[in-house]
This record gives sequence, structure tokens and C-alpha cells, in this order.
Amino acid sequence: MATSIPSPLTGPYDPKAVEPAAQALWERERCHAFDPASAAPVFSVDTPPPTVSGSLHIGHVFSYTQAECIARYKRMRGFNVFYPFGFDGNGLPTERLAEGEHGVRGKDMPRPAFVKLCLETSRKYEAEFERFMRSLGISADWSLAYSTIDDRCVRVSQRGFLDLWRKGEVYRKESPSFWCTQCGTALAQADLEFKDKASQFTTVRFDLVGGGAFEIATTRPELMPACVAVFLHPSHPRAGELVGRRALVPLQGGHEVPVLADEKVDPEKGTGIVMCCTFGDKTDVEWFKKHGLPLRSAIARDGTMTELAGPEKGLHVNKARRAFLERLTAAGHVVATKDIVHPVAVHERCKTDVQFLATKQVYVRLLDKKAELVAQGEKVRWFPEYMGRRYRDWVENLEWDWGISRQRHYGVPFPLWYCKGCGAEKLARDEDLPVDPTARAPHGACDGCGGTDFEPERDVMDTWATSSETPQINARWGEGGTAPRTPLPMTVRPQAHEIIRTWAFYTIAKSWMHHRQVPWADAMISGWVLAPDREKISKSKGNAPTDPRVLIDKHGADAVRYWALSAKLGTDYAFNEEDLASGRGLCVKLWNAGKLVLTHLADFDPTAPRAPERPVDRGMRLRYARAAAEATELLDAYEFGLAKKRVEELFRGDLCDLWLEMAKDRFYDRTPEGAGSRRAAQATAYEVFHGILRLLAPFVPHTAEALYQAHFGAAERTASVTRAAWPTESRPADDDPGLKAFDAAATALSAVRRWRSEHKVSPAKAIPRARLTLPPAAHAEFAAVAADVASAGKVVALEAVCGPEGAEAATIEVLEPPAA
RNA sequence: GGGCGAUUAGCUCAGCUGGUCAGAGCGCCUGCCUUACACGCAGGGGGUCGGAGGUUCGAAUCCUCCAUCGCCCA
Repeated sequence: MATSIPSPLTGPYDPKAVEPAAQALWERERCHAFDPASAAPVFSVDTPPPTVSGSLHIGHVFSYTQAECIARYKRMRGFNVFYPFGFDGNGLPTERLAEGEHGVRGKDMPRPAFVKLCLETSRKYEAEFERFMRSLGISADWSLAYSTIDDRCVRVSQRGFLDLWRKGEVYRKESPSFWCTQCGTALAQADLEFKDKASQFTTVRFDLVGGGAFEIATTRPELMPACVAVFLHPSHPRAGELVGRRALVPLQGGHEVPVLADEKVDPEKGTGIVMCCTFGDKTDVEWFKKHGLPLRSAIARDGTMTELAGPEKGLHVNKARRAFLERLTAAGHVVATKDIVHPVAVHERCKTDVQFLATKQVYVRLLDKKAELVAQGEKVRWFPEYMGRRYRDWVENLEWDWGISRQRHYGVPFPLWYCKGCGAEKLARDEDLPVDPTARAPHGACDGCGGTDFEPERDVMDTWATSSETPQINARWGEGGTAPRTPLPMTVRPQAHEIIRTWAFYTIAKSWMHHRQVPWADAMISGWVLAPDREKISKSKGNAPTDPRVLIDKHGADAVRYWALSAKLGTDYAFNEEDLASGRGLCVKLWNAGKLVLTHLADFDPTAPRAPERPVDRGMRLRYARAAAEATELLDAYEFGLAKKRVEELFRGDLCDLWLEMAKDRFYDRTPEGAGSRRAAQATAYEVFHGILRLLAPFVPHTAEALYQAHFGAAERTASVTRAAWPTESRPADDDPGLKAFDAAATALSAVRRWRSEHKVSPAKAIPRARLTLPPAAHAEFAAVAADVASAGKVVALEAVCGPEGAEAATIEVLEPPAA
């Protein structure tokens, strides 16, 4: 069947016609399919599953295109590319989306109904994402797609949990943990973000039992009902006098707490004496454990004050703070107040202040394996390299095990029940996965007491508990069946830098615990797209660039891709829509050059005996070979931006500006005497243009495909440029005579062009006679290219003399100017 | 306070294993409708490569300090 893909021979460049046709061709030919039967080495991409609750934005285009470019390159290099796509429809973000879209509250609905609603909402957005990614030319194998909430992913996620449980890496514990009062759930360290907030540093007088007083300073007076001790540094001037005595917590009805000494108190801060509440901060948690202090919970799970707070009971923390401060002031306990700005831990999703609450949660042990996890990070090749340090810093600074239980409705359930008789945990069997313990009973009786009455675990897992299993999902770890799968470790993880501490970290940690190996060999870390003012893009600021779907519609997918591929890894870029013009420019140029080349290849038979080539032909071929070799090295190092630049220089600078101009007359020469020269030009054009199309295919695949189809597909018996072999030319020696001749031609031609421009003479008018003065190096080669330069420069009689040693540019003397 | 990154033409950015590296795109100026391309071609102007020291025959490129911005972590 003839393809309907447009050709430059039939009309101008129109991305709206080219791009869908190219995408349809790839589809039809299954160009991006992973081949489970192939013996070729696998190149696998652990693609980031975008969260379906987020809007499609330019950042997606940026990072996905960069990874995709590498996949296309590897495919052409002969790798069996395993390139799945996933969607993250898991957890809290999806709950919020579904709630917002349908005007419901998950907690007011039966769980199954709410889960169904979440699923439907996810599907809708997944379809939209997939459509968009296809329109960008993302060459994923869509038959490998997954969603983090589908049965297969839930199975792998639960299997991962069971594996960690059996390995003793999971524990349940009642313990102070991070808590979001807005979302009503426990959080992990990685879910926190620090924001600078205005606050008041209040100095408060505490009276001592038996007389005397001292002062403490705090930003959280409302926690005073939870005060369980007062600390000062052992070297504090009043340590000898105060330590061991008991203090009266203000306005707490005579509640007494001990005064204790601890090295952790910062003598420089405030009064050098602090109160310890359960819990205000991390130090409180440490002291609580270290000094065996009692637990007094002043804040409830919903962020309101408990009965301990007396008159403030039921007030939300922030209101309670103001109210309590007023009472403190009225009672004469406030000594001083200072306005300060300090970093406050907030929930990264909703920006609510995070509290410490003592709750029972499920944890994965991380703190006991920091050294191993650092070592695993060192086994991964990070691109750019310094991103590995971001990983290491995070691991080394870990202070909490990973709390993976979330008090939410929607997410992957724990495959876990508790025996009502003896309280023992009961795990699901692997063959019963995926399992919702709230919907069914476990298999068999309690292993401890033989009881058959079970309470299901109602919490769900942190979404990262599933996301961190994407290599296992792709490898179909523990799954039977014959579906295509990739070996572990995978080849590359592409992702952005802000989720090194979450996605990359958890994935490395899980892989270590499950398999004692790294999840992937390489990590390519992309930067961010910033708003034009270099500000971080955020919905609240309303500074998001145009919807990428609109950008593709206006500029074409290849132009948008070109922009994304001009970047380098790890670096953030300000987005300016005008920058999309350069990609469009390249595609137009490629299209038009294709028109010229293909027109003159119509009668070319690549299998016919070669005619003797001219030095500029050889020079062109060698410049092509050199650029191809360099681009290959660059792409192997994930330097797509530099590789693209290199190929474009070859195409625009060498092929279009120089060689095609020099070869044009030969193409048009249909005389018998010119036949050999014409055939040589055709052979060069075929080789170089065919090569350039392949070199550009990872960057502007649609345009490259259209041009490939217009001639080379049939000639090379290859269905698509995406399946064509990557040029593997070896790099020529720098002093190859062909390269030197080409350099000489370039030097000479630029002198002619400069003269025309300076004298305002149209390139259409021939110069009857001119003499070039060339640098010695160019002069030495000039004879070999004189005719080509004369042809491109339209100089009828062109002679050259040797200039002085050291000159770099050529000069020209026009002995007989063109007639006016 | 610690770590990392950035600071190069009007704008967005390359170059940074030291010596044709002072570049690209856009914008600007001057020509040119030349039979692939006016979504173009040719030519040109424009930067003491954040600042100060240092290493070196030689530094945008290495070292030190400083300044500003950003990210991560306290």
C-alpha cells in the first residue's frame, strides 16, 4: 500500500500533514515494538509514569522528548528497545482530582464506589496523555503501557511489600510520625518541604515549684499543654541551680515538669532554655525517647486542639496559638515577643504545616542501610554526574525510616490482616494478589492462635511504594505469563532532578532490598522548564507557558521536540515561545534541501558503477563521516543537545551552504560530457543526505521520515527511518586531503560571497573574471576545487594566487565586474 | 549555616578534559525574489565570558576568595 505521507516533491512543508502521516506509518509498521524473540541487546527505559492528576505541561514535553530521543537513537543502533509508558493514577492526587471533578468527598462515600470513581477519572486522563504523547512522536511501545493502579501493578506492589515483610524490612509501630492535618494522613520524610514563614518568637516565664522562675523562648506556645519537660544545656549558667527542680507550666492548672539538661540545647538560641512538648519538632521526639518522657497529645489528627488545651480545645492549631498567647499575655507570663521568619515543614502536596503525631504506622527500614544505599548510588552512572551527589546527600541526611502507610481511601491496599484473637499479622498469599483485605478474608486460619476472625488493614500504601517498583513492573517480577518483559537492571532511568530524593531514591532502595542490585545502569536527570522570567512554573502564579497541545498545533511536534532537544541534562531553561522558531526553520530547510536532492536523484541508480568523485565530493563525505562519528559519541553520553547541534552544522553549514551550491551546476548538466560528474554528485548526495536524514531522525523524526519515505525507504528496502541503521562511519583523519580541499573551497567561496555582498551584486549575475588571494594552506589545495568554487560563486574565470604566510581569510580582486 | 548548580552578545543559551572558543538561535543592520528554500540566501554590527587574586608561556575554560540568583538540606 502506498503511503500517504507528503513529499517535498509534491508540496511545501506542512507539519500538520506530515506528522500524523508519519505517526500512522510507525503505528502500521509497529516500528517501536519491543521484540521478545530478538537476540539483539536490550536497551530499556524506565519511563516516568506521569501523574494523571497533573495537567499536561511543557515540562512533560521537555523531559519525555529527551529520553525518547535516546530511545530512537538506540533503536537505530540495533538495540532491542524496551520502551514502555506508564501512568500514575495512584493515591492522594487522584483522590483529590476525582473529588474535584465530581464534587464528592471520598470519606463520605463507600470505598468501592469511590475507588471506581477514581479509576474512571484516571482512565480519562490517561487517554488524554497517551494521545498527546503520540502527537509528540514519543516512540514508546504502547502495548507495554501500564497504570500504577491496574491489577498487574497492584500485584507487583503488594508482592514487593510481602517480600520486604518476609525479609524483616517492614515493621509496625506506634511512634511519633509526620502528619498532615489537612490530608488526614501520616507522611514520610520525603513528602516534606520547607517553607519560610513569618512567626513570633515569644519569651515566656515559667515559675519553679518552690519559688523562682526562668524564661524559655518558643514559636509554638499553643503546645504548652503538651509540655513534658524543660531543657537547658549542661553548661548553661543556671544549669546547676535549675537542673533537677520542677517547673510549673503556665496556665496548665499546676502541671509540673522536670527541668533537665541535654547537650542538644542550643545555648545561643533564645534564652538557652527550651520546653519539650510531645511533639513540636524532631528534637522533642528525640528527647521523648532518650529521657523516657510521658506522652501528652495536644493536637488531634484533624489539627484541632485536644481536651488538654482547656479553653482552646477544638480550635485549630493556628487559632489556638493566638488565643493561648492572649491568655498568656493577660496572665503576665509573656516577657517578650519578636517577629521572625523561619523554615516550617509543610506537606509537599498541600503546603499544610506538618505536625508530629504519635500514631501507629507501617515503616520500611532505611536507616540501618544508609551505607549500602550510598554504595548503590555510586554504582549508577548519573548524567550529569553531579546529580549523583544529590542522591548521596539525601541518603546521608535521612533521619527517619520510610513511613509507607497512609490513612487514605484510594491506593494500593496492604495485603494484610490482623487476627482478632491474638493480634498476629496475617499476610496474603502470592497467588491471591492483588488483594483488598477489606473486601475478603485471608486464606486459612491465624498462624498464631488458629483463629479465623480477622481485622483488615485499612490503610493504603504511600504511592511511592508502588512507583518505586516500576523496574519490577516492567520486568513483570514474579508474574507468570508470556507477556514481553525486560531484564533487570534496566538500562536507563530518565527523570527530573526534584524527585531524586523520592522516585530515584525509593527505587534504588527497593531494588537493593528485593534483589541486592541497582534498578538501572544509568540515570539521566533532566532539568526544569522555567517561566520566561526564570521563575519556577506554578499554577498559583499563573505563569505557565502555553499548553503544549497548542504549541504543537501552532509550531509542529518536530519544532517543539527540537526545542526540548536543544537542552543539556540537569539544566533548567526559561521558556520562550519564540525559541520554537528555530526547529521549524530546520524542518523547512530539510524539506527544501530534500526537494533539490530528491529531484536530482530521480534517475540515480545507487547500484550502478560509481563515477570518479571530485575532491569536494570526497570532502563532503568525510565531513559527513566526521560529524556522524561525533554525534554518535555524544549520544552515547546522553548529550543529545550537542549531538543535534553537530548534525545541524553538518546539514546547514556543509551540505546546504557549501556542497549543494557547488554541486548544483553538475546536477543540472545533462550533457554527455557532464554525465560522469553528475553521477558522482548524485552518489555523494545520496550518501550524505541519506545519512543526514538518519542522523536527524531522533530529533525531528516526522520530517526525517517524510523525506526518507520520499526516496530512501524504497531504495533501501526499509519500512521506516526509525528502523534504519544508524550511520556508523569511522572518523576520518583530520589531515585527509579531501577535508583540506573542502576547507580550501569554503575559504575561497566565502571571499567571493563577501565581495558580492559588499558590492551589492546579486548572486544571479556572473562575474566574468576575478583573482583570489588565498592563505597558503588553501592555495595549495585550490586547483582541486577551483571549478567547484567558480561554479558556486558564478565566476567565469577564476584564478588564485598565494597570499602571505599567516593570513587566514581569502581576499578577492574582481578583474572584470559584471555588467550593470 | 552546609552542599550543589548558575552568572558568556539586547533575549534564550552552547562552549568550560586550558592554546583557530569568543559561538548558536532569535532580535538588529546592509544587500539579494540566485531555477531547494523570502518560514529564505549572502554579508555585517554586537560581549574586557559576574568581580578580585592565583597557577601557567597561555584561562571563559584550573585553584582561592567575594558578590548575585536558584535548587537541595539543616
